[in-house]
Amino acid sequence: MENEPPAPRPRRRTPAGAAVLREEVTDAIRTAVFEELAAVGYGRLSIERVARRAGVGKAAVYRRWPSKLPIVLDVVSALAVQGLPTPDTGALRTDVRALLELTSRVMRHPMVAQIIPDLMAEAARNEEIAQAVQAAIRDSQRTIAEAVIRNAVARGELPADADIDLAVDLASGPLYWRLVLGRSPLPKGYLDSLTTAITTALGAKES
Amino acid sequence: MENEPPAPRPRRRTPAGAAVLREEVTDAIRTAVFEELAAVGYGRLSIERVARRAGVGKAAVYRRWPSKLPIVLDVVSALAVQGLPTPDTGALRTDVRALLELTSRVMRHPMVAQIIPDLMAEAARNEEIAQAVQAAIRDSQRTIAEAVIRNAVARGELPADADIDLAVDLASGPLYWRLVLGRSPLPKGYLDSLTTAITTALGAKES
DNA sequence: AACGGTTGGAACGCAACCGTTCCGTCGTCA
DNA sequence: TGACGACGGAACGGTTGCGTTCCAACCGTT
Repeated sequence: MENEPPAPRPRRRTPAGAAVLREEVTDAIRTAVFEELAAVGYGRLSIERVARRAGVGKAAVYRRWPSKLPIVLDVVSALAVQGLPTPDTGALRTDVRALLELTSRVMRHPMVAQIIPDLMAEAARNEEIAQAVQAAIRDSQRTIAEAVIRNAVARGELPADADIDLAVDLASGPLYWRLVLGRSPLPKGYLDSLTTAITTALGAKES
Repeated sequence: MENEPPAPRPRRRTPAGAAVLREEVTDAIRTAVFEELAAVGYGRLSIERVARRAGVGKAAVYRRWPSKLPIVLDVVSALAVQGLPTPDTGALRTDVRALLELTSRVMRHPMVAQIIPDLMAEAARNEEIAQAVQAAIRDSQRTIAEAVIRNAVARGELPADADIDLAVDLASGPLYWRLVLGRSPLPKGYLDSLTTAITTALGAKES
């Protein structure tokens, strides 16, 4: 027991036999992170609780991610994958209206309504989270807005230089502000008025 | 030492001599809470750190507030007191434009930019915070918007039934969404376009 | 059948806060 | 001027989370 040379990396064979990270465990952890994020927020999120919720040993978590931040980045990035469908109803107004309806439904989703504000708050103090959130939310939004506007331009409903940036902010900002801050149901004609405001802002830009 | 009846409040005299809570200490704590809130957020805010930052014993804190939540509610409510000035330039468009400029400046303020998202996130899981934030932000906003619109109606620039709710959301939502999520400087004509969108949405409502 | 690495679970020492209690000091009202 | 009570500071026991390290059990490739 004393003459063993510390084994100069004998030969590590291939990765392994059946001893490989089980995807189901990974998914369980990701789900637990998501739920925990909604329940207590990023600030209070702890690996210990995540593991407990996932029904998993802490070691299983640390085997995959070195710390809290990478896990959250992973989960957030995963959200971006399944983007929202792009409405294509044949007319700008109905496209915008459909988009608003979809957006308001997503923002009302209990889990989303908890997580997004939390991530935005954390993004203000963490550049990596900021980029992940931006990629997951804003970029996908912009893609949708671009498509809707491109279609409208092709139909001659909008001038070619419609302001996409403003459109994106008008389509999400007011809804977010109202739903998160007020948390009251939207007034009756709210989405219609907002639709008018957006289409007018886009079309009347050059007039 | 055994026959002492637990002192039926002998007579407590008046409050006290010079042993009264010192306002400067209270202020120091409030300031520390505010800074700590910006630095680490509500979730991670600890009485211990607040006391340390304020240069104060923990006891001084607990002498004033029983726990974390009341302190924060206190500080948040205090923010509502000094409301923003109401622009009154003599025309709707310039009023709105001034309001947007003011709003964007406030939202850019480093401390505010950190705290508001954080409070909104916490409001999603805490009804008391939600009400405090709503009172501090939304109500004061609405007051300003009402004044601006009332003036415009009096000048005949707007119909009497202009949609105040929508106006409030349009004036804050897009700016917030862009500044917090994008954190890039506003594009050149952004405030102008937004001004147009808002005034149009208000005036064109019934047309 | 054997190997190797993952599995859930328990425990480690360490650190941060919790809310409370006890100091000796200090300032001010009565 | 005396007494009351807040002051900063230190310490209390208890809880929680950290990141690591063991363990026996399991399982799929070879």
